[in-house]
Amino acid sequence: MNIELKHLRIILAIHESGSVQKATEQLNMTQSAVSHQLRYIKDQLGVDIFIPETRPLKLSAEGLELIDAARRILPEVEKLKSRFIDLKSGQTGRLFIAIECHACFEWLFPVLNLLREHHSNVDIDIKPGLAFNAIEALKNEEVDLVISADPEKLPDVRFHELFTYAPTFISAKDHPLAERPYINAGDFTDQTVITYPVPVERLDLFNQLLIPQGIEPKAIRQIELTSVILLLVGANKGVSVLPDWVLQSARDTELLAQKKLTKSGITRKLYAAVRTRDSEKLYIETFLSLSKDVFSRLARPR
Amino acid sequence: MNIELKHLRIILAIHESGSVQKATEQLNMTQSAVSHQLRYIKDQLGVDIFIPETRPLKLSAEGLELIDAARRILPEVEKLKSRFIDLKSGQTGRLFIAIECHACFEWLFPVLNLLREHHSNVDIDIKPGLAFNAIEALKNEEVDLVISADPEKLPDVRFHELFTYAPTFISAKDHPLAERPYINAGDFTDQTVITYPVPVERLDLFNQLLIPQGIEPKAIRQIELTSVILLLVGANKGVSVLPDWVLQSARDTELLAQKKLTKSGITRKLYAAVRTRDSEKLYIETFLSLSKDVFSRLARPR
DNA sequence: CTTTAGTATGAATCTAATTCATAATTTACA
DNA sequence: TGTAAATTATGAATTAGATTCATACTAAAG
Repeated sequence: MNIELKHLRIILAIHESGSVQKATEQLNMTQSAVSHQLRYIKDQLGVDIFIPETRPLKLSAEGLELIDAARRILPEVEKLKSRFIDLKSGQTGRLFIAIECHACFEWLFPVLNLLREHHSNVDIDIKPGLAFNAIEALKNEEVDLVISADPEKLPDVRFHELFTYAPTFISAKDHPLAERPYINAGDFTDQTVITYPVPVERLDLFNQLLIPQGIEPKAIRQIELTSVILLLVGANKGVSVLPDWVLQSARDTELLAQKKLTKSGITRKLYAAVRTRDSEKLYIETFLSLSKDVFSRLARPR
Repeated sequence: MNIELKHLRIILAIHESGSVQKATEQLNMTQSAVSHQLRYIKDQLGVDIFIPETRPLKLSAEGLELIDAARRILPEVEKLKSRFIDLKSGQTGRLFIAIECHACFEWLFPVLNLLREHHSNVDIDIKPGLAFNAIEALKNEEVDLVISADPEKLPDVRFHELFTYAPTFISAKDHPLAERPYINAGDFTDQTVITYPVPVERLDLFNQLLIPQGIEPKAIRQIELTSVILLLVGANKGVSVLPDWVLQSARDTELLAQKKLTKSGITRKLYAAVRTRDSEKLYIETFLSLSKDVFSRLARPR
């Protein structure tokens, strides 16, 4: 016995319109097609749905049961369909974010708070612990967006540029290097560097400057919180390199010396990587524009 | 967007079995057919249901929603299908009965009580007021069974013979006609006949004897209840003709004279008319055999 | 009793689903 | 890693299913 939604729709349309004839337009079928389907349905179910040789067609006792079922089942399916329309357009959905860049928490939290206001139907969260294979996690749909500074050319993933920043050297104001106009790789050989607790190759200082030049600092000290790093640097326990946007607040600028890296300065770009097929989703687009807004306020405060 | 139950079944089978391969046997489809359908479903919904390039296939966030929906919808449909299997086989259903023969209440009630015991899932009822167009009502599905003494050759209706009975003359024991060996049509010309309150052409006495011979009785008195008819006949307020099975109880036979109609006696047959397509239904068959049982106990009591 | 509107049916046509053969991927295991 | 085994994807051909067209049939209305 094969019964499909199509059949329920046909029976319901006939019943509600009162005749095959009238149901045809609602169903976008010819009278003949409906009639053939009707016979098929009857054969499948093994009972007459409509009482034969009556006009207007009247439902049999069995037909009434079918109508009841159709009225229970079809709305469920319609709900499912509109759910998928929403999912596809990005009215609703899931936005799990992985960040490769540790300092990004600074601007990401405000972005997500704003995003939640715009899209209350979207399930928004940051997934920690995926930093080193974040793009894999993106492909696997463990996460839906990755904040990354290393764009790759991938067929299924699109990297949206968010903004440019400068990894910036900081030290205490009375630190010897605080006198320099800029800092070179070699200057780190006798320094204790304070970093986030991630593999060094993920840090701008190392992958952009020290590793290419084969230089290692005297010591590395790993600290989780940005504010604690700033505190330690201020107390001359070491130096650090942080994105410029972290160093905007008045309090920090008073206590610390900021220097560009290399004579020309190093700049990097941050990207939001999403699966190509998610690119046009509404909440993804909102995320991108909110990120730029929030960043520009962070970078050029007041 | 076109989505059918078939598609939900495919997705569910793949998810529950863990792979397209394993789902194929459960679905009775080749791997290729499943794969093609999978692509169709994806195109229809506009989103990936399974995460591409993963094995075993893993559901995407959207896919999970689809599974949820399938688990809500498909059981409903299965319920509907088994409901129709029951309806078709006669495990369940509706048995509305029209009776053309008024006296039939006498044996019909016990039959229906027994039938209810056997088929508690069948909606059993007697529909009054349809006596004169009962076969029409049967075709229209207003009723599902008609007790009739007048079989017709109809394509959609089958008449099942129930039993034979004799319309029998009764009078008080001291009535002049009580001496006769049998009663003829002419004997009614000066009699008051007590009948059920139905058109006379529906009564055996009239349609079998009086109308063919163009004879009318002196008077007709219409009474609803069989017991009241017997009472009045016993009190010599008139004579009557009733089926023999009504006249079996000891009390009646003591007070009344029973005579056959015409020298050879008149016999009639009762039929249960049902729509041909209902003939093989279980509760119809049970009805037929119970009717014969009950009647034979009525006709040859103790 | 004829007309009319609605429904059923058969054959032809068109569309969708399935198969077969084979390519492309992925995973497991050496 | 690389290779074999298993799984999935794809294209073209085939098959099955659905729809149309033309027309016959039937019930209801006038």
